Amino acid sequence: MSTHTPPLKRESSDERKLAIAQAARELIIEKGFEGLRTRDIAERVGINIATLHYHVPTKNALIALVAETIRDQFSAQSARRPRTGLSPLVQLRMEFEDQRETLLETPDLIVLMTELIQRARRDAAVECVMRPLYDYWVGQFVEIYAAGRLDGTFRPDIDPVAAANITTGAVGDHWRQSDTSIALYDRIAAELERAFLNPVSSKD
Amino acid sequence: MSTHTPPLKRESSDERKLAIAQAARELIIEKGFEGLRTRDIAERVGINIATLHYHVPTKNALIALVAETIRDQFSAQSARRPRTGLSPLVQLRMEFEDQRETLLETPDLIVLMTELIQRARRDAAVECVMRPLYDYWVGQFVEIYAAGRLDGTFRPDIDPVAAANITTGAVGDHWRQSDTSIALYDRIAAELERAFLNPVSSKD
DNA sequence: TCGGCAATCAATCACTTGATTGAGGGCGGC
DNA sequence: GCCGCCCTCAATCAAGTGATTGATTGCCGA
Repeated sequence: MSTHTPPLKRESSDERKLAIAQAARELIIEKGFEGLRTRDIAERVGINIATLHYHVPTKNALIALVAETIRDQFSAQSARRPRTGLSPLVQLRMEFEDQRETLLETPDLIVLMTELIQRARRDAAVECVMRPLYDYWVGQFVEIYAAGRLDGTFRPDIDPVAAANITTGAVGDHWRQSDTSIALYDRIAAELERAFLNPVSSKD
Repeated sequence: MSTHTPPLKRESSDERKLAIAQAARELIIEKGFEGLRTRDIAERVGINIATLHYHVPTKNALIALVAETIRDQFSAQSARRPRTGLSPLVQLRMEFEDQRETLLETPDLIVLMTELIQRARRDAAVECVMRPLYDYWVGQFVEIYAAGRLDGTFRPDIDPVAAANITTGAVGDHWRQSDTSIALYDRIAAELERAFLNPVSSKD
């Protein structure tokens, strides 16, 4: 299946772990945590179950590993976009554009995120990884809305924390829907912008 | 704890199925679908595994049964509030008040809903039950916002479908958070109202 | 009162599943 | 060459895990 070079062996430990995490991610997307089996992961990687356990001691550790890869991926993604100094409205639109891109290019990533957030409710190790990630995401919007209220871009009566939660909630919930259409996403993003803009401002 | 008389037997089939569904709901809330075991359900009801299988043929049928009890519960809840003829803003506030009540009185119900919606992604039987339920919920808000745009309560440039998805998304996402505080909910509801109200109207 | 049916259970099946064990295989260093 | 370490696997374990079987029990109508 996976490895087309049967005699090839001795993959470095880091590469193996990465391959294991990747296979686990795919299987979580396909079957959810309910259907996640260590054997299936090993098979997809093309290794023995014992080999998998050599690299990742337990199933819980494996799930934590998956959570970490997600965090790293989002951290890297976040670091790639320095947008300090930009106006709040431009920042908001850039956030929406980023989400849109993710929705189009890696919709599976979002399914995976959802599964992990759900899992976090009962798995402290996953909670520790996902909670800061989610809080950071909401925090981004809090800052944007707070700055935009100050400079008159957004409504003077806006509640930045509530607005940020509405924004991430709406976007996140749209992801969860099975029919995630980009058209609806665009309408939601546009409506969010109208919802928070200052009606008496000329900044838009 | 329906029957406190151990030697008593012969419970009607309907009552048994209800008890089984109730036990399943509790266990899903406690452990999620990953940790749901038919034996645990039987034990909680106080019956043998074979008896459980007598009433509910398979585990999947059991999960579908749980989904149906949720639907019935929400249908009954929805039927109990006839609010035709009320103004859009009053209707919106009543929706928020209903959600608030659920959040305070039966937060577990919301956890269960979330699990089922997640499950629906991979279980057609659950999807068939949950999808109409969710669509109906969103539809309620679409109607409210559309009516409110017409009579000038809400912004003339509001997109009722997008606004409805934002509303249900924000509320639903707030449910998903583990720290579901009523204070944050109130702020979100208040901000949603400000977000969609017509700034030049005097209807508020 | 007694046949028949609905409901129940102890015991068991066939299979799954996370994890372990012990025996190597390959490769770098000396 | 060969020692030692990192990596791999076949085989196996022990605890589940959904489902079935066949017998049993209480209730109701004839």
